[in-house]
Amino acid sequence: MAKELEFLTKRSEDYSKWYNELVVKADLAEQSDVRGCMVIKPYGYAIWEKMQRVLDDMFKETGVQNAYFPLLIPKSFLSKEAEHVEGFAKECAVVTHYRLKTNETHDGVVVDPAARLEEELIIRPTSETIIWNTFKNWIHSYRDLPLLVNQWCNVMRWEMRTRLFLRTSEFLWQEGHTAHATREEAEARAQQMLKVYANFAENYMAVPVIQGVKSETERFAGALDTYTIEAMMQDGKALQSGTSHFLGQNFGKAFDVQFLNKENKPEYAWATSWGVSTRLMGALIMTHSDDNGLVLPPALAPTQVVIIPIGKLAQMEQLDAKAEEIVKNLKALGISVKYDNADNKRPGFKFADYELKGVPVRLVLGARDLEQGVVEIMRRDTLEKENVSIEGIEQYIKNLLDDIQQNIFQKAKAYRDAHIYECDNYEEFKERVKDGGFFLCHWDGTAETEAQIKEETQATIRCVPFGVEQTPGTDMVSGKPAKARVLIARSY
RNA sequence: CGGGGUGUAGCGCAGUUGGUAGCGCACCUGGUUUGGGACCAGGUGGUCGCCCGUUCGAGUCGGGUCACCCCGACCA
Repeated sequence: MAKELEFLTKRSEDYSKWYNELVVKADLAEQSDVRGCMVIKPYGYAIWEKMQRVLDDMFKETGVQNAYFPLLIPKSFLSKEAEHVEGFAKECAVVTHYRLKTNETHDGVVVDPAARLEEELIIRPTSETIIWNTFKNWIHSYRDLPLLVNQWCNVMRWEMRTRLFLRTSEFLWQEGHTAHATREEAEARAQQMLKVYANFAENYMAVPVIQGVKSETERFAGALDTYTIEAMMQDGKALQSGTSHFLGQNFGKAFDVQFLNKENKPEYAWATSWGVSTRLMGALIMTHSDDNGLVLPPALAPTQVVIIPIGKLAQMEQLDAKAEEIVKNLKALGISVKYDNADNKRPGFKFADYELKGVPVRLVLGARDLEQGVVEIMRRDTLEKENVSIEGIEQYIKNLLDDIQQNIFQKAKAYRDAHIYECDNYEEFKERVKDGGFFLCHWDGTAETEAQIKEETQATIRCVPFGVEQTPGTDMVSGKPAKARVLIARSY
């Protein structure tokens, strides 16, 4: 290397800084000039689009259909469900006027005071209220149920502190909303969608997650139960990556959504809602990336393979021809591939750049190698290089992509599992939780101990995990009897 | 809203006791290069966040103000 240049801060130095730099340098997104908002750049959006496509198919397989509801919600809707208002009131952007006019000096505009709205409109922080207001007109009979809709949209929550992808004032997401005739069916749906999220996280994003149910204090505003998938980032912090809520009849009652059951008796509809957001991009970045940049799972990488030619000008024609042949064969196998023969960037620059962007597989097609019938192939996850015969390279790459997908999942899982601890001593917990990691601890189930832990350690109860063999014990804080161990961690 | 910090070129920064604006990257031109972020030469680019004051003179000193960032409280 001619000159030592730091393109990224080292992960170990300052994780937040490293994350921010990575997001910007990998060309995923940048801070907008608009307060707390984010510009998602084409490369970042391509990854999001791929996520959307996969998730959308998964939803449809469960019978969900897409729809779209208004961005603006009359203020009165929000006050119909008491807990719901309580949860969102503090972070709502409000539309109060519908017109501007030129100012007195004619060099700018001001809000026209004459154009004040009679009822203010809220920019949706989530759409339960406006959707259930609509459901009222759609649901009359048990034959109308279940009603399963999803919308892809933006929402706005006026957060105090924002971070690219993880917490922005405006974010993109999907929110599913379902209405059911029975409690059991609604509960089952809420859990079913959590499974969909967990499946997506683990098998496409290659992000291992812990599924569980939230404590009462961490519940969604207006829910009876909130299910969650929790992922561990490389600094040991937890990231809530998706949630699914069993809403009971709260919204059915608040918006008077009643149907006649088979006995011709009126009943309130049972509800669920569930969502994942562009925060998943944050999870993807923070789970796999290394000091060279992003590491994308092949299942979601916009470009799975990049081919870079190296040679003198006179040799380029020959290299182009060979590359086009490989490109054609890879495309036939359904692999997305880019041949980068731009002559205004040097090969070394391209290597570093595609590594930064996380392209899973790189081929180097050199004039020397070509004579011997080989190409250099590098896998992004381990950075290992080898020379492989061009003959049959396509199938080799296909297998390699599968292998990378598996490998990064296993690597992330091994990291996570190595940082999950059972802990029964609060003093020890306080000391160790600073360094990150997930702690499985007995909890007496009271909000008081939960609050005390948060107060003293900044860690919160992430969930009561499913699928963990539970034995009764004593709460490490209060010493009272506890039924089960819960997952406690510091989080984003 | 509490505690800390920063505002100087597109980005990252330096600027001494006050003396009239500088470096690296990026960008543009030309040339040589091209197997791990090339090199040489030349060039473009600034109302020093804003206002007021002190001074012959302010990026620098004083007062005010605005914006942004970090740590808390809130959250997908």
